[in-house]
Amino acid sequence: MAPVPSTSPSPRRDEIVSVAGRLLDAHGPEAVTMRAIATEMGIRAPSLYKHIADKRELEVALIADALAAVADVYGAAVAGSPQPLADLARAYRAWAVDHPHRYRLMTERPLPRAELPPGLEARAAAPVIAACGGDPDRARAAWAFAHGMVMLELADRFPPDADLDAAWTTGITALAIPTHSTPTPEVTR
Amino acid sequence: MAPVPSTSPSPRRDEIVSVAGRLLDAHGPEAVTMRAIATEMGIRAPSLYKHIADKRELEVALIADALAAVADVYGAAVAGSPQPLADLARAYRAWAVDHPHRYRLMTERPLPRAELPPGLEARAAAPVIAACGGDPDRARAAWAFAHGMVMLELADRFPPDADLDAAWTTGITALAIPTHSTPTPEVTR
DNA sequence: GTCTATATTGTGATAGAC
DNA sequence: GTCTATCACAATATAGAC
Repeated sequence: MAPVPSTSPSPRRDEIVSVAGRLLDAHGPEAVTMRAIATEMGIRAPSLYKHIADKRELEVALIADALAAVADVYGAAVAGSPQPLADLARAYRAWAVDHPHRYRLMTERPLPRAELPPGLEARAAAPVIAACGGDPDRARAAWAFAHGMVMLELADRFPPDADLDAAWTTGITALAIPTHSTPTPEVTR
Repeated sequence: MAPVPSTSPSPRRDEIVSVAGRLLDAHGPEAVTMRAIATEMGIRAPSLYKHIADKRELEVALIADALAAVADVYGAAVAGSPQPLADLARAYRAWAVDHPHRYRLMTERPLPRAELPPGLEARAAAPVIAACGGDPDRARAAWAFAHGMVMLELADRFPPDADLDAAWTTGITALAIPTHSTPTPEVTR
């Protein structure tokens, strides 16, 4: 019985994934071709297939890498913070703007859950849930807000004069857990 | 001086755009090829270029159509509603889920503003701003929340057991303008 | 306004020699 | 583990005849 997922690790395979990741970050998904990866490594494209089954396996590896990276970033952002949601939002936006192509790869399509290391998705989600006081519905709403802000910013869909910092603050303030110093207001009831 | 944007209308051009729209809705963007459009019309691909300059012009037309459609849908949703943001959210989600490929086409890339009918973008945005009491920052936050919810749902990125209705309600309740019956609480200050 | 023929470019992937 | 040679596709778009 194999350990974690199906693919066996190898230094050359890791190099392929890492080169693909650099190409993705630098020039976007259309630049990540088997030819380009091989050229970057100083070999020919067909040689890649001795180390990796196909392009899909490569994408799964890139998604897993990205998920692990953001899990660390999000975790560090909320750790010991007195305003975890606001700090998480800042970290979330910063990572996405820094790695737009990786962020899209990770969020635009269904997760290949069966091929990811067990627990990885939960590890990335945990800081969001924690920042929302353990309420999963609020956590999903906050995630959606952040995802929407990031995607619209990356797609350059906001009007040129929009104050994105203000929109972030408005959204995060509204979605944050009400503090105990002010009583929770009942809305329309 | 030409009227609105550059492209002159013609029945055949309209037919091309409409066929392309049907292909997009039915089978996604990769199905919208010049060959497929032509085949659907019973002609050959090169003939299309007698009526439309290139594929980009086709995409701009599809984006304009989609924007006009949602402007009407959003406007109808808020008209006379006592809870405009909640009703708008329902309409927003329903249209996106009904037209996932068109929704993505319209939101995933920068708007070709120079080639769109003047005022169209503002017409689509107006109901959102109205539902947020005229506050543009709140409107952008609400838009981002809805966009994030929709995109994550379309991408099948929420965990299988997630209660999306509950997340929508949580987000919209938090983002709605506080009613005058309960005083606005000051958060952390 | 439509056709045929074709240019051009690009992709992932396999066979089989070394 | 790398190579050369090549397959099998599919895309947008143009030239020029009719």
